[in-house]
Amino acid sequence: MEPILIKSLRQHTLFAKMPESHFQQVLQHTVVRHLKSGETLFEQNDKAKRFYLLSSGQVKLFRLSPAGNEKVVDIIVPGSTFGEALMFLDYPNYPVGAQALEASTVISIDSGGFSEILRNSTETCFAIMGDMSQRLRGLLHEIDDLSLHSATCRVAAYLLKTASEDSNQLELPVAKQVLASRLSVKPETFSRIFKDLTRRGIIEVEGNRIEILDLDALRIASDSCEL
Amino acid sequence: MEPILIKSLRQHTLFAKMPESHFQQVLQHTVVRHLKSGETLFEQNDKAKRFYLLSSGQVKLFRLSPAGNEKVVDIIVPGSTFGEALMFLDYPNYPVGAQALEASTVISIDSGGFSEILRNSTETCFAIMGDMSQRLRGLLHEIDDLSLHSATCRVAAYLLKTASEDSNQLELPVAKQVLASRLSVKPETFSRIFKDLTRRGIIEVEGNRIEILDLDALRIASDSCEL
DNA sequence: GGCCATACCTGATAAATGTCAAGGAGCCGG
DNA sequence: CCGGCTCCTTGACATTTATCAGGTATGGCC
Repeated sequence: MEPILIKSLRQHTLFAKMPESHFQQVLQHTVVRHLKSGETLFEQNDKAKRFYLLSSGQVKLFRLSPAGNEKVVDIIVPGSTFGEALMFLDYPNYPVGAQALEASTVISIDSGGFSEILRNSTETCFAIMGDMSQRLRGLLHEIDDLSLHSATCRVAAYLLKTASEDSNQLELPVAKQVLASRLSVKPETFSRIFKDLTRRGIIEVEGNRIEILDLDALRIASDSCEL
Repeated sequence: MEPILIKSLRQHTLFAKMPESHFQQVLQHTVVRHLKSGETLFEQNDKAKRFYLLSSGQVKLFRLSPAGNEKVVDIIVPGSTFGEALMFLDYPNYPVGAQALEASTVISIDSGGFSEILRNSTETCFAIMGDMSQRLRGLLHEIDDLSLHSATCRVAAYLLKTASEDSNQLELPVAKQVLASRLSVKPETFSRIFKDLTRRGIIEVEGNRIEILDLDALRIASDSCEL
């Protein structure tokens, strides 16, 4: 495995505080996989024997309804792990499918092997438990996004969250339809919300590039949830 | 602490496989609390220094929107723990409020103390991690309930899930408005859904007692999700 | 019994969102 | 340059759900 990949693995919360000897063991259970854009990493309900760290690129996690429609649950960015929480279930199956949105590189770790290492390291157990706690909190937040906010609020909140760094400009990291699904909105509605925010002079859209013209108004829009 | 409460604690997944010596340590960090109906156990954003096992009664967990409205996130039944996942965050605050829906008894465990015990027991770490995995799966399921199903579907799914044991009759465990909030539906809409299911001859409602007349039709109603 | 509070139901109406159908913009390969 | 693709947008319409405003039933309490 290339040194740069090893380094990115080592830097992740789950592995950062590990003694070197344990980390070397982890590496023995690790392989690298390169994905083309659109390639499937695993499907929903596949047996979950491995978990992943996204090194570069972009991966979507999604659930399929019986009717075959999909809802994007998460968009993974480089440096994040996914699938590690399944390690502790008796007969784990992936509750989501994973597909690359662009050419991507993932580090794939054998759950069973990793689990063995955990047995000798409460240190790492605590890292995992901290990781899972945050994930739980994230999902809880997701749930009240879905139940407390209207579609407009969700979009506004997303823009605020994504723009937070450079304050008034941002670039959508994925195609609008993917984002729409992520926010549980139909593409048509998504498009209309953008149009409406533009009409009200709150944002300006040009392709995937968005400028926030009225930050306060956007904040108000994101707060005005019903329920 | 009364023996019967100790026993109920011992039986829970988190403690069942623990060596007796560790369990005795846990008991030293444990107190019992009795709640009246309507009494608050903790509020959203309170510092989370303890976690709980509900021994008897009924407790609701809920989130408040800025506007002050509440959404019931979960209804705790006896034998379940809640709040334990926060133990591993750096500055934990409860992400939900907890209030007794009827007179209840909870066993309250000090997170810090329990965490110390964990440091010497990978066994128990694995129990916790398994527990958290299941919770994650539950929340994920919750999310697609919210994003895949219409209100009618959610109600139908709830009835199916709740009735599963004795097949065609069930009693709602809580007031209809609480259930409505749990299912992210307004009370009025909830009432109308019941009325509609009754009109179609699928169920029969008499107060909190519900009889399922047409199981197949109910299944169809719960499956016919949009998106 | 009469009063009050609470939970629940109902009706009329409005708002938000999804659906269906179609059209435009950009991009790629020939 | 053209055809064919995919992504996005738009319009007209249907549906779902929330909102507001009452109305009914039940149970506790004086």
